[in-house]
Amino acid sequence: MARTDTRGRILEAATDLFGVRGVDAVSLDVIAAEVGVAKQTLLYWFASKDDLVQAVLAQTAAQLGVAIEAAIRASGDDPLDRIEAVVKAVFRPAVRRPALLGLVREASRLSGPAAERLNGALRPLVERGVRYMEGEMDRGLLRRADPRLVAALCYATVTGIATEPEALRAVGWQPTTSELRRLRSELLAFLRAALAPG
Amino acid sequence: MARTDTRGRILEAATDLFGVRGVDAVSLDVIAAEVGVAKQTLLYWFASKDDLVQAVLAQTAAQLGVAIEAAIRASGDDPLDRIEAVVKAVFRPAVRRPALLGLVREASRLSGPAAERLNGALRPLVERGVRYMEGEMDRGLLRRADPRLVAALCYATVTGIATEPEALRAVGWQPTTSELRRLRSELLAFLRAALAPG
DNA sequence: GCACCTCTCTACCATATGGTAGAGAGAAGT
DNA sequence: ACTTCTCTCTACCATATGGTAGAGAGGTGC
Repeated sequence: MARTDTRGRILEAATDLFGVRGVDAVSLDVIAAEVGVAKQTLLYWFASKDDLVQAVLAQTAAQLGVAIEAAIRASGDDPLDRIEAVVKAVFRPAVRRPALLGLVREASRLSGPAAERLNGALRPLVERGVRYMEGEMDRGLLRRADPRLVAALCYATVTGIATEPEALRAVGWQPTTSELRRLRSELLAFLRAALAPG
Repeated sequence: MARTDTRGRILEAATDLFGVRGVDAVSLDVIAAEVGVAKQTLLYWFASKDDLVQAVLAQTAAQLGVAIEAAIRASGDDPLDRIEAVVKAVFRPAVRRPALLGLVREASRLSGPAAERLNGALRPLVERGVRYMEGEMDRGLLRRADPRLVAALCYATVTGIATEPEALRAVGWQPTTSELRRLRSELLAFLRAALAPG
């Protein structure tokens, strides 16, 4: 890219701002000010705001996808372990960078090609997880349940909660990082209890 | 209020639009067009857009609060039954009117007094539920877990999923009403499995 | 030196938005 | 009949936003 990687810095700032405040609520001027360049520099690197949104979503989807794939490959055979590995893989970047999964939630609200790109990137991962869980349920290694519900549950929990401390104020709680970590293990225990066979 | 209840119609339309598209993405003009009045009629009934947002959130919080309280009073003594009753109570309006809980999610992202009002109204309900679950866990009638996690899980699931068919596209699924109903019973079974003692 | 390419800037535009000013219609009270 | 109050309207404004036009700075190849 560039010498000073302006494009990269714009992407980083936009990811944080979009994820935390929402795409609609963040103007190009705000992003430009955050990066420390003129607005037109943004429009040099990205043809339009929509273009920037697409790029941010694409990058986010790719990062999450890589993390999930790696977690799956590194995990053992036990389905509960594997599910745990995936949840952890999504939790880690979410805790370090709250905006990342806030974007996923944003994408589910947005319409048009930008959202399609993110969802299009994540959907195969989900589909794969669903088929995997179905198989393990058939083999009796997981309690029978709707795999999509499990996926949706993980998605909703991690996205809406672990991701975004703001959302937790709705239940009267402003968690610290260590509390988030505890929340993660609680969630995993919860999932294990719900999915353990027999 | 008025003869033709213009104020009420504005509130209804704003609730739907805010909940589905998000507060930022809906302009006063759009709401006015939806109701069939001039924008200034909105500003006659509500001093500002922020005022309208506050009114919508306050009404939504009140409705959900009433539904939850009623469900608690009507339920039996078994903690699992009671939790199920509350989830159903929140699910029912959510399915009939997807925007209602979309607003809750919106509120968690908004800042300022408007969001405070909604969250302020919902927080006591959540706190009460948390204390209740703690008590039942102490008595051994619920598996020990972080009650806030359970609350957050229900919140996230119902809010982010049952509420908004859009969000489900993220996991590649566009549910019908009957599928939502099935999803609800799946969620309840999941909760029971996770919370049943021993 | 000179053309060229990359990158960032200042200046400007069209549009949409939240909000104001004020007038007019119609019912109600006197 | 006259005022008053409620309610809705047309016309307008200030601001912010996404986006365009075009120039200038600084390096690179010839």
